[in-house]
Amino acid sequence: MRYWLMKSEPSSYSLDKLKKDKKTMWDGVRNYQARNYMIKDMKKGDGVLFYHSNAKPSAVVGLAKISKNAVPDITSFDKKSVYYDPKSTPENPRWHCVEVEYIAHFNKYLPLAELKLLKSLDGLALLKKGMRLSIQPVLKKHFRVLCKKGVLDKNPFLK
DNA sequence: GCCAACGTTGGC
DNA sequence: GCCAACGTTGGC
Repeated sequence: MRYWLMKSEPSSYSLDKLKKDKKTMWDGVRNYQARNYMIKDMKKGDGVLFYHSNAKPSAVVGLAKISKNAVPDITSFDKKSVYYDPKSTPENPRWHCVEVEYIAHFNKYLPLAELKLLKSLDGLALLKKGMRLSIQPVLKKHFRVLCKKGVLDKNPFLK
C-alpha cells in the first residue's frame, strides 16, 4: 500500500464537501505527472492526506483513501465541461481519474507554515520550493508523522 | 494582488 | 529539438 497527498482548493472542492459526498471522482486533473501517478501507482486502499491549497491557512486537513483505481475521466470528453480536452476521446482517453473516499477530518489541522518547522518531515514533497504538483507520493514515515500530528480517535492507517 | 516556479504550446 | 511566449499554480 502506498500513501499520497492530494491538493484541492477549498473554494472548488473542500474536505467538508467530500464528507457530504462520501466519495468523489478526482476528475479535472490535467497534468501528466499527476495523471501518471493515478494510472500507474494509485491503488484502491491507498492512504490519502487531504490538503487545502490557496486556503487561510493552507493546511493538511484530514484523511481519505483511494476507493477505485483509475478510469477514463469523462469530463475530458464533455464539450460543456471546463475540463474538456478535444484531444481526449472515449476511444483514446488522455486523462484518467481515481475515486477518493472520505475517512475523517483531523482534530488538528496542520498548516503549511507549521509543517515547515518539523525536522521529521524533511524531504516531504509538499515542502519543496516550487512544488505545485496536485498529487504527490508520501513516504510511510511522513504519513505517520502527519497522522499523529493531526490526531484521530480511529485511524485505519495507524494500527 | 504579486510574482516565482513550473508546464505547455507552437514557430522556426 | 530548441526556446520564447504564454498560462497556471499557489504561497505570501
